[in-house]
Amino acid sequence: MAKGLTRDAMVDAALAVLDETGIEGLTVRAVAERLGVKAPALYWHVRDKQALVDEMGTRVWSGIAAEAAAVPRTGWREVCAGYAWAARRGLLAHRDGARVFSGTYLTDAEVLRQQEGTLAWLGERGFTAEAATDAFAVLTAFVVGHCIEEQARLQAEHDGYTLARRAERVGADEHPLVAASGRHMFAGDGGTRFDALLRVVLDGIAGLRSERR
Amino acid sequence: MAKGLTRDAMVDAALAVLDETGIEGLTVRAVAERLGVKAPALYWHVRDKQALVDEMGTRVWSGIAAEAAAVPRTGWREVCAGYAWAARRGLLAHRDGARVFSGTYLTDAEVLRQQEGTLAWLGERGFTAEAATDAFAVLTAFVVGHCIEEQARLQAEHDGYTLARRAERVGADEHPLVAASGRHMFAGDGGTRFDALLRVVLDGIAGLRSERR
DNA sequence: AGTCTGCCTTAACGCTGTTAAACTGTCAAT
DNA sequence: ATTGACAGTTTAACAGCGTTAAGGCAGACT
Repeated sequence: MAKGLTRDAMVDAALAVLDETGIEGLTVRAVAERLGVKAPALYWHVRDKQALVDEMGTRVWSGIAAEAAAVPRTGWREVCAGYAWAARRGLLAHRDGARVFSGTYLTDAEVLRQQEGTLAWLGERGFTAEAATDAFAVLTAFVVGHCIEEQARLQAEHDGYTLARRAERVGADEHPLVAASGRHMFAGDGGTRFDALLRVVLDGIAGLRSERR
Repeated sequence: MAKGLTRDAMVDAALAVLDETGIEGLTVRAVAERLGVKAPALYWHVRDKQALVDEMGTRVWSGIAAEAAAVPRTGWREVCAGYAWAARRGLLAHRDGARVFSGTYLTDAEVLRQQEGTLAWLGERGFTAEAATDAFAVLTAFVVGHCIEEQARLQAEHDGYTLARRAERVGADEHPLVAASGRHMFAGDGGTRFDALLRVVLDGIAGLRSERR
């Protein structure tokens, strides 16, 4: 019936379904319906559902890499921060994005190749290839972990788990520091909190650079 | 028939099933069978599967918190490192643990209360409650993100995605830095790599402390 | 004209989480 | 001792899931 089905169109549809219904609603049948097609049709173009999810992850990380590569190279700190922000944007751009796209198998080696230029550039600012690798590994782990918690918190708040209920369950009077900690965690919007924590990570990466001389 | 079914026993069984079969094999029926019971029996003790998973997550994070609280308080760096290592151990202790237990809703406020002592102790070493909160938030995000990737890599290697195949897909000749980066990422065992990256994060946290005077 | 190949549909399988209803055992009150 | 209530489990069933097998239909090539 509706022909011309391509992998790219499937990824588009799958991301749209993910955004509308979340990870639990991301079913092969839902993606197929959005494409005007029956579920088994997808299996002509893709080995199984996981392969489609991998493709989605590759799309997201590819976008992140492109955005990171376009960051103006004013200094190592800005480059690293640009990557971190791009990663956060990419992961938060889709519902349950951090959960779904963390640790996915990248199906396109181009995403990796794109790093070559950045690694070379960092090499001229005192980062060995190993140091730069460590820097990006720390940044990636931090952003992934942070975004997972950020999206989990959004979901939890949507389900009625608020700061107030957390405080009352802890018992703010007998545990003032935990209470203060909770208040601090939930203060401001996600962006400012991410900014504060990212600053800590970047400070650590600074040492990674100077160690090398 | 087999009575005396408790929430705790269910969590034990569920963790055992998780370890044996991975997240995809963690079904209500499998947990029930391991308890010598039929699937719907579980629904007498637990609202739904997600509640059981939350309970599992609480068990894991509770163990992490206990281990962290037992770390000898020789210095802020050792305390923070102790927490990070405990978190890594706890998450890696179960198959797909990082994925399953990241961003879980903690059903036991005791886990949070346990932080009070640590926060107070850090307060005496130059960390405000806010700074200490940021420190642990960064550590948690980093460890979670790192463990997710670590377990994903284990799974991928089990499925035949090795370093050699990565290198050949990238094209080591035209992209020497990416190739070196890949070699570095896969060098040594997981522990030494975690140690190196954790050091970076701790360096960053050091700045969090001195800023306060 | 006929066959072949690419792409899709229909039908079906076994499995999933979950609910309703029926059953069994235990303990308290009559 | 009998009845009743209740906790805890079973059986039966439902809708929905990923996936496969078989068949159909269109257009290209011989």
